[in-house]
Amino acid sequence: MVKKETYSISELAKEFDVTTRSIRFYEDQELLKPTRRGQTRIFSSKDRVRLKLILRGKRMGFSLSETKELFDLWDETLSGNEKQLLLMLDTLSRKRAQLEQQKNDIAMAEMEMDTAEARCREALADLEKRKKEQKMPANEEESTAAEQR
Amino acid sequence: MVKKETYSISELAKEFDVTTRSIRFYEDQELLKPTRRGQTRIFSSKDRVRLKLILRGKRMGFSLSETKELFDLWDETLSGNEKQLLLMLDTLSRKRAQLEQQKNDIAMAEMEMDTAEARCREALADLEKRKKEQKMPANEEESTAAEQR
DNA sequence: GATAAAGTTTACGTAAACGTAAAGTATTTG
DNA sequence: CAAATACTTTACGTTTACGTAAACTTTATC
Repeated sequence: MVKKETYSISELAKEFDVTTRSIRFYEDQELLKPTRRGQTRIFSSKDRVRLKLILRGKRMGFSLSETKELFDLWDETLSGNEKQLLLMLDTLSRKRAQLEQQKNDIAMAEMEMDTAEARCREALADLEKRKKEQKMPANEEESTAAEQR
Repeated sequence: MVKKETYSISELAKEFDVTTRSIRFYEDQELLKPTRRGQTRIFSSKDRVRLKLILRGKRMGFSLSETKELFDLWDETLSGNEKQLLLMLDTLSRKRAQLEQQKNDIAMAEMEMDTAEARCREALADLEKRKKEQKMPANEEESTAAEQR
């Protein structure tokens, strides 16, 4: 028994936690091309893969038309036309540059989140210290210091 | 002379390659809070930093309201309220998880682009070989092999 | 054989993030 | 001082990516 060949719309919806509306919309935009049994959609494992790619693309900030463009380009490379192959290579290298930019952005964001977190923890530690001073005041003078800030 | 304190809307627009419309929209959504000289906006270097963060957020797939939420949270931590500090820390850790997901997504995408590129290059190499065989056919038999695929 | 469950089409609605005039004010420059 | 330049507000338009409801058909279940 192989991996399973076909899927219903609700199976895919459940597996990837999207609405059937979204899946139908992706078909409408020609990102998915299910066959039909009667009027019911039947999704292939290729469709399943593409749905996964669509959702990953979204998480990376790609629009549906960007993703569709990649799908179409890839399909055309399978026809083995030289021009298409070169176009695909060019597109790939542009996408790579985009991913590099994103990796930079993420790295910067992580650094800034590090310093932000550190400051938060410092501020919290300060608050704890004040609490203790409140509970066990060694010196009576300036017990209202916190309010003076 | 320090870094420069204030900026006009068009200065920022030019520097970050966005329209003035976008900048005004960000102010409308309360992500930027320029002061005014008369009715003209005057942006501080803090605004400049925030604009940079907004744009980076966009490249990372963040919505404006997500970014605004972070700005607001950060501002509130400066008031030193314990509850706000804890909320900020929690939010930061959720964002970190999100960035981890994105890094995974990017890594997967890069791998797939690697194999896609390899296949393209193979296909191109094949085409080159056929061209040479066409030009200098060592054996006459089966010269129409390419057409038979 | 009724009814629920899962599927369908059609179509209007909506939030986000601006684009694009239109019409006016303020400032700079020849 | 006239014309160009930069800025403003108001407001309707547009694209993307679906949400939501209505009305209907097909298949499974009791």
